[in-house]
Amino acid sequence: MSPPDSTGAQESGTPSSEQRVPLSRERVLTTAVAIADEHGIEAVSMRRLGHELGVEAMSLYNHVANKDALLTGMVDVVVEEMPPPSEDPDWRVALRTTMLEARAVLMRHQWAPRVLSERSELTHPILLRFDAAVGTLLRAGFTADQTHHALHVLGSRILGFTQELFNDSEAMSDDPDVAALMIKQMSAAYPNLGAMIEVAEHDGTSVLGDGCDDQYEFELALDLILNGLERLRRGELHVPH
Amino acid sequence: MSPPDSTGAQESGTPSSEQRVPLSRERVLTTAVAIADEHGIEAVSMRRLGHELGVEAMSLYNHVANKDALLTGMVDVVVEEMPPPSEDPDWRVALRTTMLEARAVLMRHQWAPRVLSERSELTHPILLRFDAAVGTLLRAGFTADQTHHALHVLGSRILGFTQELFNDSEAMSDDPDVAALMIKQMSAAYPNLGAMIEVAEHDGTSVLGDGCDDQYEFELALDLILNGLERLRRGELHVPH
DNA sequence: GTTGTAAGTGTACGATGTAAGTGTGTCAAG
DNA sequence: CTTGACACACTTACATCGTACACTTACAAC
Repeated sequence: MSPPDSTGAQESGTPSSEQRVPLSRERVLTTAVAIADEHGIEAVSMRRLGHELGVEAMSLYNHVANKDALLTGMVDVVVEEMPPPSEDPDWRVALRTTMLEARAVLMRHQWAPRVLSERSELTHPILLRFDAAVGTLLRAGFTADQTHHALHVLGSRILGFTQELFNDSEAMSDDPDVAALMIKQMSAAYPNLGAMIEVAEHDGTSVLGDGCDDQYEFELALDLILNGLERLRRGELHVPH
Repeated sequence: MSPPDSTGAQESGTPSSEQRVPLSRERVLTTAVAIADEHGIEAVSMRRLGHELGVEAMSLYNHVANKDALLTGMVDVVVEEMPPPSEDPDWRVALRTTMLEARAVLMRHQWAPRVLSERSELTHPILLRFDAAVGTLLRAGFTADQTHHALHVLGSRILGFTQELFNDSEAMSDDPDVAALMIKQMSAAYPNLGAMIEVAEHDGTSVLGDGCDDQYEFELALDLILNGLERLRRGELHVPH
């Protein structure tokens, strides 16, 4: 009936030929990523994505098998945004910089870690990065077995993230009085946590909310693990039991 | 119209008084856990849960605010199933056994880690376990700051899990010929991963699928981290940069 | 009795993913 | 130019989900 009016993203000059920008898998994926970046992953529905592209929801299925494929495709877009793995001769430096660079990319797509860890499909771009990490370890003298263990210890850090157990920490109020009260209540119910937080608050290095420097924590944990792996490689790792 | 027939879980002898087992928050949560254990978390819908309890879906809302509250309640049920944290004088032993015991419980509720890491509400039973871990660390001589770092490094291990990045690994075929072919293809595309897997397969310590001993990996990673924390406590942790 | 409250029911709505069928535009072969 | 085919967008329709809202029922207190 009505001609396909204002498709939003384009404004071709010729209204009759109405040269619409054709859909494509890439265009679908990148605008899906854009929606997720701006409005969160739960805002990515087939209908909304279609609307954003000036198209009906069902048209998307010509370029993406289903919603699951859409999500894994979105993750791939993000992973391929990461710089190629470092080839620094020092294996620790190589892994460290690779993971920090990956992390920097994930900071721009905060939904990605969640989606990634929910489905964990071993797509090509992901396997490429694992392969690079394994190569770094093997070249550094890790045995195949040790390398395998290293993958487990590093876990999701290989792709640049650790999903924090309490992420959206608007827990601590901005109002210092309210904050003080919260700490007091916390200390009553959980004395040890309370003690830890009190000291941290006193030092200005808040434990809760934005006061917690996630970047520093990521790096510290990474270094601790890399050091541990070095000791594993040297056969120095002795365990309690 | 029809009398509330066979409510499944009960068989009261008196059909007229029909003394139905009353719903309760606890009954709702535990049967929700049972459904998730048996049929996966995605099988837990309000309608199905109601059906399982011999009740309409909407009745559940008298005992649970909404589905989100249901899920966090389910997690709490699981967490409270865990034995109380160890009080071993050796802080490493204490944390180790606590986390391994927590892990043992999670093995019975494989959906729990996913749900837990998706919402990460700091409920009372969860905070209790964090408080215990913090107490162990502080008593062991960690500063408040170091304790805070330790929480980040340990991450979800404190509650007994690390979400594996590739969990449902039916990746490797049972057929040895098919497996060999897969390894060959893998090696072509990802030489380093291929090399690692070939050696592991040769040793019988398969890297893929059930051949990978998750329990051992969990313990090794845990020990590596606990050792690293001990060095952090002693001020021995020196980092590359 | 009356009345208040807690708990279960029934219906309905909006949102979701997607199966299935219907155009329709582009382009190569005749 | 016509024609056929094929890729791609549209339309309709359905099942399933969480849950708002209005209602009935059971029972205890007065």
